[in-house]
Amino acid sequence: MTVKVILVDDHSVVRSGLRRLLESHKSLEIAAEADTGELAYQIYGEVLPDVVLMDISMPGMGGLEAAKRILQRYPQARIVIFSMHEAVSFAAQALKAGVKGYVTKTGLAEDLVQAVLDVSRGKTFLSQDVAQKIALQTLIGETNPLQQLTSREFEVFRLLAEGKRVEDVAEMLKISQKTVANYYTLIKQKLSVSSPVEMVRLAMKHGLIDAE
Amino acid sequence: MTVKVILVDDHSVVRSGLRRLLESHKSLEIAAEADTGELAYQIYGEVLPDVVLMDISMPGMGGLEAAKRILQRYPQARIVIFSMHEAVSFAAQALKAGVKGYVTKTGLAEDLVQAVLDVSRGKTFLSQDVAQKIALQTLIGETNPLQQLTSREFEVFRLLAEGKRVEDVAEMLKISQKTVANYYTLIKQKLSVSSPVEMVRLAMKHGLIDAE
DNA sequence: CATGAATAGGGAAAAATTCCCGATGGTTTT
DNA sequence: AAAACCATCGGGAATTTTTCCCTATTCATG
Repeated sequence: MTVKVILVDDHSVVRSGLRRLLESHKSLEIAAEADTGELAYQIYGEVLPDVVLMDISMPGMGGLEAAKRILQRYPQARIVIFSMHEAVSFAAQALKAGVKGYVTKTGLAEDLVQAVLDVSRGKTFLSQDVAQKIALQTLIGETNPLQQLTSREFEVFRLLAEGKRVEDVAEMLKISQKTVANYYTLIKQKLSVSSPVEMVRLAMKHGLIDAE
Repeated sequence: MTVKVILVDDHSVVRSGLRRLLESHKSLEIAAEADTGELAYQIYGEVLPDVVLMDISMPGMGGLEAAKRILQRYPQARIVIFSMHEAVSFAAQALKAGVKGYVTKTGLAEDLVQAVLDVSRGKTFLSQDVAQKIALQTLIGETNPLQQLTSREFEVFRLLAEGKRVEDVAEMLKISQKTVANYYTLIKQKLSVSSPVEMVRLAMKHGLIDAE
């Protein structure tokens, strides 16, 4: 009984590497590849895989957006996101979206295989490093205010914290500047920061951005 | 031939410690202490010390401000600033103001004595850690854009980067919001950043603020 | 003493932010 | 299934911030 997997990443080199890695395990079969979220969504219906393994950051519709689309049409879909972000918030957003696995690229290669296997059996998989951070945060009783943000708010927040102007964000997200401005105000309220400066520092504290 | 020193720090405990440290060296004599920049300025005229050893961060007139006042009236004054900031920019500002020595608190205790002795003999003293950073920056050819800022601009920049609002800065510096706003625009130009976000990241990169 | 740099701020226009509100489309609850 | 909710999206208008341009004062320096 093999597990059918769809591989989604915009870099073909990465896809090859992943394919090799996963196929080294006999019960895994790469049924299809896709280089965009849009394509992944299309072929999902044709292939009906057991698991989708998808990069979080891709041009156009990102991994999370694509995951949400798929889950909307196929609520039972099992999706594993892999990501370069070790930040807790990204994992939180992904799981909130209904994704079943979150693996960081800095983790072990075996983790990826394990994640796909676990998820194919209905389990949930979370990378060791992220799990540890969350566990520690929880134990200390520290709350992550970023988790109050909705998916869209988080997206806007991240872009603004990266230094994008309201105008740019509006364009990237294809929504009006007005909407972004309104989100901005709302986000600042939710995070109880009063200036862009505090916002950046918060983002930095939670590992969303670096000082370079 | 002893060296007369004025000790300036707002914490009396720190003053005691410094006094003990410096007096362990027989050629140093603490002629007076002051807990504010204002007071330091006043007693400078009465005591006419060989060296002023002054903390950079004090309520009211900070160490740099006080140093500038003293140097204005007594251009031959020899002042050593000690500071918790290892950031290059602080040292740069201090030396630009005419201070003869800059010692970080993280350095060795002996450095402080050495600094006072060196400066008393007309030499200039710069803490090892800061000197090293500057040297490395210079060798790499990296320029520190913060050095383009004037003293006042730097002050405004630092406060804004810390998260203070324009209004707060105006109040703290006892100048109008209008002036701060104008400085703000000017600073962004000089540093060629276009948003508060970039400003914070620059400040963090240069160690003026931490991510907490 | 002229010159230039640093500091301080006014006035007016432009841009960003806030606040309030309405609309739509999913989900969840009852 | 209807009702209630929430996320998303944006318009309008008031307010605040930011920008740009100019002027004045002080001080150090050639």
